[in-house]
Amino acid sequence: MTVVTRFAPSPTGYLHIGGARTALFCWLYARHMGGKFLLRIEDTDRERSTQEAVDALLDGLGWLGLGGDEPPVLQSERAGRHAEVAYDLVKRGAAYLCPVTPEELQERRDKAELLQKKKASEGHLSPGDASQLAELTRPFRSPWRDPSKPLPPGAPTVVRLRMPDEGDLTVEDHVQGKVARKFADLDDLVLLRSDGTPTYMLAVVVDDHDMGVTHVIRGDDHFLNTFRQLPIYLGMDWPRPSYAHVPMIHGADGKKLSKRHGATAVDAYRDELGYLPEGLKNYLLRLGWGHGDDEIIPETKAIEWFDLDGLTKAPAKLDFAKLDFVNKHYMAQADDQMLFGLLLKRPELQGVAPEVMSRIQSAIPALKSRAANMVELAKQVHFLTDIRPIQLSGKAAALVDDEARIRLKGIIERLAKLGDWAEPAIKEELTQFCAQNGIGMGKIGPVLRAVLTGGASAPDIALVLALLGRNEALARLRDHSGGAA
RNA sequence: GGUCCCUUCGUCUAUCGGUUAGGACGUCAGGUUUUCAACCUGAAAAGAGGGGUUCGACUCCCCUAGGGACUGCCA
Repeated sequence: MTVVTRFAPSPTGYLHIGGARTALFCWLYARHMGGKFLLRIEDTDRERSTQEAVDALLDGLGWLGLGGDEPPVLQSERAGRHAEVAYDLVKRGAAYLCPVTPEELQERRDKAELLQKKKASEGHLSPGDASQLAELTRPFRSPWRDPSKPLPPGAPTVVRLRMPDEGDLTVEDHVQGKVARKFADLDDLVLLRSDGTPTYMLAVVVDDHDMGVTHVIRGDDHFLNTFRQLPIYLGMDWPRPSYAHVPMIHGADGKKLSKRHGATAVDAYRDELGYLPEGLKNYLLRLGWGHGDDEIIPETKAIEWFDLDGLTKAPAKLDFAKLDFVNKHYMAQADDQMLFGLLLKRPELQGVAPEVMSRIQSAIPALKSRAANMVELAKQVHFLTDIRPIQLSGKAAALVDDEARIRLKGIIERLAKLGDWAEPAIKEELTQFCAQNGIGMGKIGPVLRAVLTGGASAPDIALVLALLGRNEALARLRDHSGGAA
């Protein structure tokens, strides 16, 4: 049997980081099993679904390399099929037509809430109220589930699922384990609204079935929904998929991840925070899934190793320090041209002169391995965009001394010609130079590197100083010199 | 309120009845180094609490506490 997984987000404006992880798991599992990964946009809520929202979703997925193996299915376009199944369910006796209005239901809920508040404030309830509360909070059963009860003529009706009267349902979830629930605890939920459109519960099941989905991997906020959806499979006599409900991602305080914890949208990780897709994916993979002691897991290994049983049951918290660590590996390995392309798009670097940008380009190989993300890289590279001459202090100031500068420039120029800083004569000279100027020999390293990676183009003493500026002395001085540096 | 789920170092995790409870990030202390980065060594750091079951529990059961999800003609 070919494994078919799917990622089915509702278009709310952006791809949520938790959704991205779910999509990653689905994608990996499909790849691992040699199956298919499909996409479905759950846009049955027309109010919230816009084309922009759909595009944002697809854009985020595309960036992560998690495209579907087939064009995405738009749930809204399948409304006819959903209705067809709903009525089929009615015909089979697994569902029924019901004229109870949302207002009546809301009234019921309000009344229950009122009694609950009363109970909370007074500590107890009169026997009458207590039994009414019990009645009100019992799972909803419409009077019209009795087929002999005539429908009021002309009244709009919904199609309601008929929960079996007794018995229970057991789900063998790959993550949650074996969990049972009684039918009696579940509402007779609406499948088809009075306007003929499907609800989420119906649509997912029908679409999953029609798309041939074999493994439903989704957030565990849907876990209880499984028990609402399974009766539909039962009613239609369809084979049930197997399930894996992965825990949600929480913020650092253990609460549900929200805006105040930092970024929730994947495009923020890309644009504002400057992470690489490979880095984010690797990090997300390790969040809620483990493979022994492995931390840096390239995609090929991830596909080879990923399995549903390795998933954790407990929710995980986002840790940006570790994300940085993981992303750094991928930064160091990244293609220079690609990084330069990303750099060109950074808001920090807009309006920089082309000649400066080309200098930046040549410095990338020297800088990329020390940046955890694009924001850091842009920041480091920012020294190259500063207005010269640079004001220095402390050790670095020694380099500004005219004599020293000229001498270093001479060394660098010879070095650029030789192309090898291991040249004993040069090394000797540098050692001397550093000793005389009270700079650590090591501080010359990046200078040389920059010169060499910059090719044979005329070494710019300012570039050198700027790179030296990476060191604390210059960093400090940047603050003191009021940005002139 | 009801139903269901979760709880190992600060964080991500390993352990699947017997381990000095392991690794990684972060932190701290050293080392190496042509600064930084990388790398190496070391240190501090955990089984929520209480009961059981067992020769033996982080592992199994129960209770408590804390957290989460669901409880819509939202998805």
